Amino acid sequence: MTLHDVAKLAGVAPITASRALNTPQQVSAEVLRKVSEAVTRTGYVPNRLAGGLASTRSRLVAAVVPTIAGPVFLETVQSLTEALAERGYQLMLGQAGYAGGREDALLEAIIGRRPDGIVLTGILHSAEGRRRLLASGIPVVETWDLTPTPIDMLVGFSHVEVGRAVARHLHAKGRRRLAVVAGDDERAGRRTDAFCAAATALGLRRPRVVTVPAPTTLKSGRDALATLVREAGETDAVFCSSDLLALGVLTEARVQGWAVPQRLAVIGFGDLEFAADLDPALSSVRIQGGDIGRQAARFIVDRVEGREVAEKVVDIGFSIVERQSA
Amino acid sequence: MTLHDVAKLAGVAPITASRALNTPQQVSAEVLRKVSEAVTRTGYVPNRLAGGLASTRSRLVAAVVPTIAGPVFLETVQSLTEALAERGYQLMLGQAGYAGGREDALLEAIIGRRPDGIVLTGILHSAEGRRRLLASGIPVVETWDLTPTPIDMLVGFSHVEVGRAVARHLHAKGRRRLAVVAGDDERAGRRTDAFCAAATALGLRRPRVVTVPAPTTLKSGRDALATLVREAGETDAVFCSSDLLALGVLTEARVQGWAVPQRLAVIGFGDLEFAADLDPALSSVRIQGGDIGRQAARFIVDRVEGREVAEKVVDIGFSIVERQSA
DNA sequence: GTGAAAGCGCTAACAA
DNA sequence: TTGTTAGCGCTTTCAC
Repeated sequence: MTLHDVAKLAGVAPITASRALNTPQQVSAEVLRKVSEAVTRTGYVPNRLAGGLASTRSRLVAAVVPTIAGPVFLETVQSLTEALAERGYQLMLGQAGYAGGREDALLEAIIGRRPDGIVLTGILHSAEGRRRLLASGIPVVETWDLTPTPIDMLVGFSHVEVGRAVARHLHAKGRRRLAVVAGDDERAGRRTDAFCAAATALGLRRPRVVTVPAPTTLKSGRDALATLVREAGETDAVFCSSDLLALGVLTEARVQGWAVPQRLAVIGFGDLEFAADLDPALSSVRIQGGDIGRQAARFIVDRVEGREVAEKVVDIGFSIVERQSA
Repeated sequence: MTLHDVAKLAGVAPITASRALNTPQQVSAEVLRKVSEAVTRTGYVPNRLAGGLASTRSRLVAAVVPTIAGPVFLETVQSLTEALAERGYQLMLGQAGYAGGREDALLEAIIGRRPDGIVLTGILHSAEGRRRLLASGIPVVETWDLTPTPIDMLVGFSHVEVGRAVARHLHAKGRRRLAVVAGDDERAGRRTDAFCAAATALGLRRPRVVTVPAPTTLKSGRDALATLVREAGETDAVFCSSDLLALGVLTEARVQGWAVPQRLAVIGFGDLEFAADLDPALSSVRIQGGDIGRQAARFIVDRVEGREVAEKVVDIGFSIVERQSA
């Protein structure tokens, strides 16, 4: 089944059938009717490979995440999918892995499909990767971070500000002996560093830092708190680099008999759906992941459709959601 | 940058350059060297749209999930991605939504890209969708279920057996007043029905069933248990249709002062990573989601590469992982 | 509003 | 082992 067959059935030229499908307003009502009928009768599905090749518009957008198992980006990916689907674009999802070895191969696989845009989520890209991306000429949106040297467009927030804000928040709540439990990815590292710097600037002792492997798990959180209890009994507040980690900390705190928030304040990161419904309800840093996805979609579609993107960098901000745990 | 340019630079015909890239063993060492050099010098990335159009092999596999926010399929999707990547295929992920309205549009978008295979995960497809899939001639793998009438290939397990097995398990543990908290999707419904049937067959009273909207959340689990406590104080065991739901039940049970497992046994479904590390550790039904993904990849690659698939249906089974909560 | 011709970048089939 | 020719299915351009 090709456009040719459909056109023949409708008694028009292929190009006319093409117009009936893609730009119906350019075609007479009569032709539209005949073509639509031929399409439904034959069950014709346009070959987007051919279309993409001819038009250099694939209507495909690629997104790269470290792993889809990381719940932090789910909201972003989901809203991105939806926002793109509404505008007739399809999302292709690639997993780079936190390690980064696969990153270049993945990038090549992606660029080879000539997507109309690429959304990078939460990964640190190699210099080689940057170069390829730039050379490809494909619109790129980096997300979940604010870098001084974006490849192209950017929608994110400042991890440094998050770290600072959380330290200040805990300080304001009267906490004096802070700790951090963080996954060993680069962004979490920046939050941690800023958190520690802010804490010492406030006159607090330097926070204990427990680093765990990314992706973070509940178990890592439990183990980390157990460590803190053993090594540094005086901790009275923990900032976790993910809500899952925080759930682990909460769990272990209960097991160890450390009352939250009385004995220990806990604050997570990501504000996953379950955070509000835990007992005690988990305080967390909320990132509007959905907004990030929607803005990324807008960026790319605007660019593809020839609209000028005035401001290529958007700071989406964050907020600290205060609940029982801190 | 096209293959033409690379070929010219290497001093060979385009088809020779193509062979150097795709089937290097068909080409002299000398040619291979020259072409490789030209590729690295130019940063050439093959256009897979063109390649796919010419060869009718896109090296793209599409997977459809209800939503990537549902953690149940993550393991499957992840192993699928990896198994495919190893063999040089790329995964395209589509979200159908639990509602199902978008399903046909999604299918069209997918078929239009002429993927080498389609993996269907946890969705119920319309008759229209089935027809299109069949008509497209693309290899299809349905997963996470066993249906008597598969579209093509199938790797899953019996939801009915799961329901039965869990009922028997709880009965064997001495539980007599069972309940179910389940998301309102079709598969969970089948587990629930089988669970109830098995319970009554064992001489137990008909289990209470609390249905919650899919996708399931921790909050739904809490609310459901609160309902059970209010309406049916005599419940002594709950089978939840997801681990998140079970976490909610566990949480609410603690709040309500129902000791787990003494007063209430709780068993989840999916055996997510966190299940083992909760307190109390959550018993759950384990599905080898990773195996499902790997088998699906094998199915598709075998088919694409012309190997005959002898047994088109694989029952991957399940197991009940016994931990503290039940 | 409709169509003819040409070509997007690549590979299958055949030939040398 | 290498090359020539033709064409995958569609859309662009230009003409009517």
